[in-house]
Amino acid sequence: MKKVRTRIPPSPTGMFHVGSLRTALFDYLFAKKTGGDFLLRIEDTDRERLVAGATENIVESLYWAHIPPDEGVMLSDKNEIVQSGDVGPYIQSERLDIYKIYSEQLLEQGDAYYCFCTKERLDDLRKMQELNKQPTGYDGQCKTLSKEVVKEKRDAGTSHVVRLNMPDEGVTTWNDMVRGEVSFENKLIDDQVLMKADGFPTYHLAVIVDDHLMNITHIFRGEEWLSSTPKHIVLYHMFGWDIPEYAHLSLLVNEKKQKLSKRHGDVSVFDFTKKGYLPEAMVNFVAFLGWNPGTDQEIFTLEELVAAFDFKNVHKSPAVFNYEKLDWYNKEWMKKLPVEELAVRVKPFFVDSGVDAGRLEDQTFFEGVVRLGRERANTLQDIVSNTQFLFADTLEYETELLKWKKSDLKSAKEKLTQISEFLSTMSDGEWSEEGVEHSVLAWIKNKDYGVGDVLWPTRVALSGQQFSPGPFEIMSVLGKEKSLARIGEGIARITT
RNA sequence: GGCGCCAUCGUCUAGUGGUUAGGACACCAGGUUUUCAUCCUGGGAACAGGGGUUCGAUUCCCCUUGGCGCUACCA
Repeated sequence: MKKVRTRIPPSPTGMFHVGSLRTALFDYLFAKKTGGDFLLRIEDTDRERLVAGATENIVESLYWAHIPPDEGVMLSDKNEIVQSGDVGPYIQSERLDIYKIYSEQLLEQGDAYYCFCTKERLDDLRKMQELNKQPTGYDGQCKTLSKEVVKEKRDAGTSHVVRLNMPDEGVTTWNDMVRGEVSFENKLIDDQVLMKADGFPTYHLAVIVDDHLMNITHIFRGEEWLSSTPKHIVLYHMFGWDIPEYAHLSLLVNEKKQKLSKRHGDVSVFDFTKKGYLPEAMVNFVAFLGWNPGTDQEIFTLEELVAAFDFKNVHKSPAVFNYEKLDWYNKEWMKKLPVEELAVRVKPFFVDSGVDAGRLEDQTFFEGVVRLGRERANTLQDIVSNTQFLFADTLEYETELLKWKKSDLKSAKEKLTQISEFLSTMSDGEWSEEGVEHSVLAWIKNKDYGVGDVLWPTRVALSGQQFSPGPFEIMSVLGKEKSLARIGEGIARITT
């Protein structure tokens, strides 16, 4: 049995896509489950669409998700991009001479031919075909060029490409790991360009040469590649190479059921990291798009996913990328993480928010903030925004907010004054959430006050907000001095 | 236009030749709670349509319909 080797081959044309993340995850899970390798290869053959920084973004996204490659393009100890492995280079633009060899082999075998057609002719051809409702595709004009003419044109330096000489009969069939038997008639398949005029290969040539040379055993990719697969299989036959296993994963689509793309909102992994989604949640969510464990368990760690993953539970219909469910996963993961850990994750978001950095160093205070913030948050960013009041020097709110239901401000002032006096008698040692709660509740009972009559104005004075964590939680995080100061401010606001 | 893929609640999905078609998210109602959130309880919500095969199809087959993908010297 050959060692399993999977790969994710992104193109550095933009930020790493969530659809690619899912494919990479499946590659990773399958490789880990079978004791194989997972590689990252950068497919930068499209020189016009290259985006600076995209390769870095791809690599960082994979590491962020905790699914780093075992081989290929990786991050060094110093966080620099490096290539590691015996069958590199793993960046296609560094493999040009390799593709040339194989392109020439095909040419010699008669499995490929030079094409000198201009872009204009090809455009016109396609337009005519569309106009006449004919199937589009290359008409094979250059296929019949004599050796002499070809030599003449090449010697003259005429711009040219190399095209695949697709057999015009027969059927190409393969057994897809998720779709079962799929077949296409060869005569319907275009003579795809293999080498472009700029000397770079197209995806179709590069991908099969590299997958073969890098001993890739399993190819997982999006369903959009399904109709290209026969070309690839034909190429494998022409070279006489073993054909890898294919699994064409269902597409990730938007609410309109269209393929997720940059035009329709946030689709890069980076978009989600900067909003404050946890990698655990992202991976958990994305794993469940097109796969299920066959049980009712919903929350999975990466390790659990590796153990549970099986292609028999991967299904073929497209999956809508549902942001609400992602939020739920994120919330669950924020609850699941220890507070100390969550504090570490969320800290950069607080730093960016511009709060007093000194206060973030007070570990007890900061973890208290995080504990309160995560109760009402879907993302790390939400934790920051709903705990701003804990950092504020002065609270801004409508004085009317201090009024509890049908009660009045006069009552609020009275209760605040009394609770303030009561709280000042408490020692620092008693000042914990449970301690304050226990004492205050007993005091309220003893005074025979309505719980809401006291607690509502107290909470508002402490938070300045209509909705917030409870007063005891806030007091324990704020400490005695600050809490009393805020209650004092609340009292001072009421002048009636 | 051609070729291909897909089809269970709004969404992610489980499931079977005979089930009250299950779970989760979201939604609604009730309860707990000073508020919100959490938590608990309950509720509505699906087998696209038509033919077969069969004693019986949501399940197997065919067709239709619908959705999507590909149809570049992009991946």
